[in-house]
Amino acid sequence: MPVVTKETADLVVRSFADYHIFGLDLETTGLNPYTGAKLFSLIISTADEDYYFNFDGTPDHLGNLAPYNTVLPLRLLPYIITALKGGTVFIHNAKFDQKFLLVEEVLALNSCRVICTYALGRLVNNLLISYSLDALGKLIGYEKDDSVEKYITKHKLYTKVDVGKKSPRKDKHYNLVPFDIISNYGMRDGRVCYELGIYILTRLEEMSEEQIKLGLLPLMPVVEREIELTPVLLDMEHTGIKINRAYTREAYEYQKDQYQEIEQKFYALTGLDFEDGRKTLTAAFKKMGLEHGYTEKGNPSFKDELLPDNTLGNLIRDWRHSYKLATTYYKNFLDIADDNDVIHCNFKQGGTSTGRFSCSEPNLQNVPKHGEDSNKYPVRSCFIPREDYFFLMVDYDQMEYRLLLDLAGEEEIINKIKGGLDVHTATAEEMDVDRFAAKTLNFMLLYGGGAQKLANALGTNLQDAKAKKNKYFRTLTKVKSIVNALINTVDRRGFVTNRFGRRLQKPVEGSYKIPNHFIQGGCGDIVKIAMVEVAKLLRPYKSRMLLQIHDELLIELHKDEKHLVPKIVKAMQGAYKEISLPLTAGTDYSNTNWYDKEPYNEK
DNA sequence: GAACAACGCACC
DNA sequence: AAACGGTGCGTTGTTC
Repeated sequence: MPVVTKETADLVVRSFADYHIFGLDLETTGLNPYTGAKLFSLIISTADEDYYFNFDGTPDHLGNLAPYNTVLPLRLLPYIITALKGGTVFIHNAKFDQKFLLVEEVLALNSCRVICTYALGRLVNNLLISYSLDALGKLIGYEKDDSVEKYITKHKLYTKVDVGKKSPRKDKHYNLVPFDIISNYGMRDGRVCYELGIYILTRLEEMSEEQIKLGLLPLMPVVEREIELTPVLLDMEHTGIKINRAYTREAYEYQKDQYQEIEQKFYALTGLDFEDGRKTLTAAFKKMGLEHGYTEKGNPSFKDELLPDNTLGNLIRDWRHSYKLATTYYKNFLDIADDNDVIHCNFKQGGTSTGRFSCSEPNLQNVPKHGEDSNKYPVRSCFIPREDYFFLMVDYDQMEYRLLLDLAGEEEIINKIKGGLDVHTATAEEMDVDRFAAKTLNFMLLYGGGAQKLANALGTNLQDAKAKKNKYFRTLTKVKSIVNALINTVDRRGFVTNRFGRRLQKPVEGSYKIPNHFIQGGCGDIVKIAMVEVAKLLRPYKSRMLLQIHDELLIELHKDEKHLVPKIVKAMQGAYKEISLPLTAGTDYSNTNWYDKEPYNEK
């Protein structure tokens, strides 16, 4: 396992011309390249060897330096990466490594076929517990190597950073780990990446063949699309979304004042220091002589719907509201934004079992909308378009229901929708109930809910709920049969494939979940197709996608490129052409922020 | 002191 | 027989 030296570097790099497949890994000083973390080594694995390129000439925590002749100048980086040109490069969580290269202005991976083993691992089996390199490596016989993590913990090679939360953030310093340990660890990860990539691709091709033999759609187009999506997501994240720092800070201070004031009131009322936990709240209710609810397990429960509508209950409610906004949103945004006030989130390409993305650091897919709950500082107002740009938000109309109706072939309802009715109203008309009941029933169906939950949601008794459910399936007979067919298939075969060839495994102890997975995943695939198309469309322009929120795209559109709007909408609406009812999308825009939006057509 | 479960709440 | 789906992240509280 060779560490590359000044003497061998040139020879090693030139030998890459003999290979077409590589594993790649980086070691970095921290996790966020936009707030100062740097790469300090590069590992390239070929079929025959693992090479460790070290760029770190600084001492480890013991004061020791890497051997002098192993310290390469960082300017070699483009030269090394360029040598991979045209090759296939397996990287676990590829966007992470690519961002570190991008901030060093190394673009050479663009001319490679980068394959993210995290994204593709999810396609091999969508229901694994973990898709970490350790977990996936185990599938091909590599035991977990936690030597570096252990070393960091043992020698406390981390800094605790106070970010205003109750628990400080721990920044680990991988560059302080002794050279022998980090280099061997790195080269092993490069090897695992390489072998894992080969394994995953082989397995996916087998699975695809298997699906074809069963008369199902092939898997490989899904695989190919995920590969195409990696650079699309990378662009989105690297561009990032700008925040209004002054506004966000003001909002944070305001909400902090709010919840601190509530803490004072709580103390005055109960004589207790406020904590949002069972102990304190139970004591507070006891002191006030008030009743509270219980969880299913019989523990005291203080969740919103069980909190009484009295002074104490409302104090807790208001505290939580302010505290949530202050910490999860405003404070987190301030902390995570870079020096240009830009937030670079992480769209996790293998983040869900159904095929959606998830989003983290921060999660920009759960930013409050503030419908009924008024807020002096709407959270979405934190996000602003850059100079000469405006926000364009395009979201699909009732996407999941439409896909379900299409899948089932419920012609009567489909015709009503084609005639201009909204999905829930059409359902309501068809089965002769009010719109609210129809909408609730549609929801229940999509989530596999039972009669009891339906009764709760409708505010009726169990019997009535059962009757409504029966009526629903008596009317929407085709929906009923497709739901049953999916459950039967997954029970018999252990998996189903959706309309795009994506494979969904049988949920453990819960085949009833499969219709939901099927529809949710189908929508995920449609949006992914749309994103690839929109990315292609925007490539020659300044306008760019910033966020995906499941059925919605947030695009930063340049003011000179308004002619692109209809093309974007068309690309989205046409992402699933075989659908038997229109897949429409609504368009809003904003010149100011993500909250204050207006319909685009009325402009 | 760290790791884990449970809870609670923001989104689609 | 019934089962409300998919996330991320902050907290408290328990356990080792």
